[in-house]
Amino acid sequence: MAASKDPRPCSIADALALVGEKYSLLVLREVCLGNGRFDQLVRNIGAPRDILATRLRRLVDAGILTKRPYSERPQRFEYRPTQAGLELEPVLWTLKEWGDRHLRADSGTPMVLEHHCGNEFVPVVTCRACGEEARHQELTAHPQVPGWTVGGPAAA
Amino acid sequence: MAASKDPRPCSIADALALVGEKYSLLVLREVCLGNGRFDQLVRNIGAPRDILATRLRRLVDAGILTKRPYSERPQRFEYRPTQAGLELEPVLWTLKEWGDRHLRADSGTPMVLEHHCGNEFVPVVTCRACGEEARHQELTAHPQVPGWTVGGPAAA
DNA sequence: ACCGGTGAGTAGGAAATTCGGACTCACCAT
DNA sequence: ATGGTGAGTCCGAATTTCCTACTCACCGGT
Repeated sequence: MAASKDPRPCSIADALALVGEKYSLLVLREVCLGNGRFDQLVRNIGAPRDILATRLRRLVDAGILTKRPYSERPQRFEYRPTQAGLELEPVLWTLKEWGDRHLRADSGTPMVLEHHCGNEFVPVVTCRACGEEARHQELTAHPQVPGWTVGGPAAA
Repeated sequence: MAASKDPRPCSIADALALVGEKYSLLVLREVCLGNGRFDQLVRNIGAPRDILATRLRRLVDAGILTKRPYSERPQRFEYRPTQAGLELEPVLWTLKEWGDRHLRADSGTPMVLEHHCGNEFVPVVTCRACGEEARHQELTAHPQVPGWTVGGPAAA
């Protein structure tokens, strides 16, 4: 039985418990960009080296990154995303989109992604079933766990 | 001129500076579900009350939430997402999807979202221009800021 | 008038994390 | 022998978080 003071069971919370610590998603960003070496990560992210080391251990343990040598003698390593790591990338794209629109409206984006269709890549989140772009007011939440409810719609 | 030890300029980092602290995205989750009252947030998120209070101040200052009275005498407040807050929801959906698939493969999702098309909502991130589902290997990153490069593709 | 309960926080001190810089260790190049 | 690089580790100081308790305003019942 869950102690009644436990927080809502939620996959978002679970995911954030793994990748929600400071720097973790930035590590994933760099690694997805192909910058997987320790010193590159330190420079590009701006994280303290010891914190970065613990984050990397955690992400490797979680199966989001792998650490592989790109040189024996001298031993040198590189971190790369696993399949699970690559599947987290959509989160980065949608965060980037939001940041570009809400925090960089003036200054312009510091990074353009190009899709292989030839256009600038702007992510849109759609419904797998019908293909439509998803909107808050067209979604209804159904908790599956007894005791947890949701309030009414929360439009602004 | 940027001191050369600054981290990579990046909208993802900017966004995470606002909403990347512990609990912030869970606050947004609850608020989007319509549970916007302080004590609901405490219970559903499991955050310490003082930390929650500072997160709420920050999110309101950032224009992601608004605080509005739902009762004068006694004064009672409710937090709701602004338009900017609602536009962050896709990040939550994609995180949920990842968590459901990678962390809840056995136990099942604790929350089903239903799209107004009648089906269970499973988010898919697509390219606005061509409508295709986005894949890592079909994207190319083009930094816009001199001095910042990316490595080669980083497939697993 | 008194009592208990609710909502929305504040206060305070202990515990845990983060930060920045220096340091290590192995190896290679000159 | 000296210097440089990559990948970390170590340490003490600074910052955050956590937990529990407390406040304050109001309401409802007796």
